[in-house]
Amino acid sequence: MPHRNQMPAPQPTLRRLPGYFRFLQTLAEAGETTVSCTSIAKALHLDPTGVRKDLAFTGIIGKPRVGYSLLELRDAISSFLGWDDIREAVLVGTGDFGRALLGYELFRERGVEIVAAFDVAPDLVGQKVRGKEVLALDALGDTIRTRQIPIGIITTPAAAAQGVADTMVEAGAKAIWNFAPAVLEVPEHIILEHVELVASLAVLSSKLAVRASAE
Amino acid sequence: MPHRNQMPAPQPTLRRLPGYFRFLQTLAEAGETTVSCTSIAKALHLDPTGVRKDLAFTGIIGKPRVGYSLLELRDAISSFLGWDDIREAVLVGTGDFGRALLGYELFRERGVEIVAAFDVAPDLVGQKVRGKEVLALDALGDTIRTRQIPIGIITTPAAAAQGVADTMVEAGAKAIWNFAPAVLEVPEHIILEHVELVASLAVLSSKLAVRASAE
DNA sequence: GGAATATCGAGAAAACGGTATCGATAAATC
DNA sequence: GATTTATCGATACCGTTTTCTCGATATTCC
Ligand SMILES: NC(=O)c1ccc[n+]([C@@H]2O[C@H](COP(=O)([O-])OP(=O)(O)OC[C@H]3O[C@@H](n4cnc5c(N)ncnc54)[C@H](O)[C@@H]3O)[C@@H](O)[C@H]2O)c1
Ligand SMILES: NC(=O)c1ccc[n+]([C@@H]2O[C@H](COP(=O)([O-])OP(=O)(O)OC[C@H]3O[C@@H](n4cnc5c(N)ncnc54)[C@H](O)[C@@H]3O)[C@@H](O)[C@H]2O)c1
Repeated sequence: MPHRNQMPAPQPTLRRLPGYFRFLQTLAEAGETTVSCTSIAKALHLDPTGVRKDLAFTGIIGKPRVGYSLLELRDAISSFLGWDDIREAVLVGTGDFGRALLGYELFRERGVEIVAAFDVAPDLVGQKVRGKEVLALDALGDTIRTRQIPIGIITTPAAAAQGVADTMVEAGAKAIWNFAPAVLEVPEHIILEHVELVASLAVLSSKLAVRASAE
Repeated sequence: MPHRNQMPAPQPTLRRLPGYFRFLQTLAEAGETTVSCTSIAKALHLDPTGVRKDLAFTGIIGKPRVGYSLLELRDAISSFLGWDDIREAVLVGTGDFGRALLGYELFRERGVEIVAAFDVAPDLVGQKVRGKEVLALDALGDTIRTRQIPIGIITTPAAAAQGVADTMVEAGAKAIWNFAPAVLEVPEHIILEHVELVASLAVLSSKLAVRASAE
């Protein structure tokens, strides 16, 4: 194996890795110690050689006839994805959706901990939601700055998203995870990940529409 | 333009179309009547010729030097994605996440209406959540069957997801929108769309990890 | 009315990701 | 110890998606 890292994994690979991790986790809990590409591929409905390519990015090498060391592989994925050390995040927009994210424990296990929530609604500010304190929007910049928080999560209405993003960037956040249906303008060096649920729904509906018209 | 339709649009195109739609909507509200690929591309940070190719799938043709008719294009996207007639959906798992989806009005505007929610928790059953009645899980199959509901949304814990999916399929649902972190086994002909938030987070964290190690 | 220009549409080329093939090797079997 | 077999790793292939290039055309401006 030559000098790894440096070459970043393609995005489709990154998106599959959590699935591998979850599967390996269940195998580990079942007491297994090794695992083959073939078995992973079968369980996840993927191509074995594709799985092998993905796993190669983590730097782990397997043994013919045996497969990979289960724990070694799992931990390699975890560290490759940056799940080993926990990064702090703030969430802005403590509505229904933001609340769901606040209460989702899995994020912490995946290296991201939401440490504070923000909102403009006076009746929310000062409350605790899912164990996290809701602060006034005014305090957003200072909180990010003084605690050096790298991740900002946006779950405000779309109209407010750009302003929130600007504050986050200005305060030094390095990555933004945006759930609002808005195109955000951020500087080149900011990592921006936009989750567009409606896009996923569009794939589903259009398949359904094709199917319906075929009948 | 030859016989359109028949050839399904590639998935990346489908995922971009909602973004175009949203942008066109804002232009329409601003009183514009035509729009060019160039302007769309600039606003959404995409390649103009790529945008042109995407739009071609809707069957709309533009005029040189002018662009496309804004409303015509917007409506073509809407109908192409199957947003014109509303399809009914049921949601299973009325927890924090399910509740957020239940209250999200945008889905209805995008052709999907959640008509009922289901849960196993006795204190939830019988309640109204976000204006929708929560029914007992036992009633799931019958509801789908008698009302011919095409879409099932799964927001239960991962462990319960497969069982819920089985019930949905058995009752005649045509598409499943799954938010639980589980690999679902469904028959070939079922449309399955899996939203894995952790995969999106993985892209973000790994970029952050790369960035951190580069410093 | 003619020249200039922005924009579309179509087809070619390139890049990317996914799939298949093949040799190598470690374990298992005989 | 030789043979068989499962599995890895590398390479080559293929399809899809993106990017590039070109010609056509409607509008604008002179
Ligand atoms: N609910 C869903 O299922 C869902 C799904 C996908 C995307 N989204 C998107 O997520 C966002 C939130 O959705 P929701 O359903 O939770 O809406 P919501 O109305 O329940 O919550 C929005 C919250 O943001 C707060 N807010 C408004 N302006 C703000 C500002 N400038 N700064 C800080 N906070 C502000 C509001 O007080 C409110 O608490 C929306 O953009 C929505 O489109 C929601
Ligand atoms: N909360 C989030 O931000 C988030 C994000 C991504 C994915 N998810 C996934 O969405 C799912 C729900 O998350 P949540 O945070 O709402 O959890 P939750 O615990 O708040 O809600 C789960 C709900 O499902 C119900 N339930 C349990 N078993 C059921 C069954 N067999 N049939 C019907 N209902 C059943 C429970 O009573 C509960 O109301 C989980 O799989 C979670 O991993 C959640």
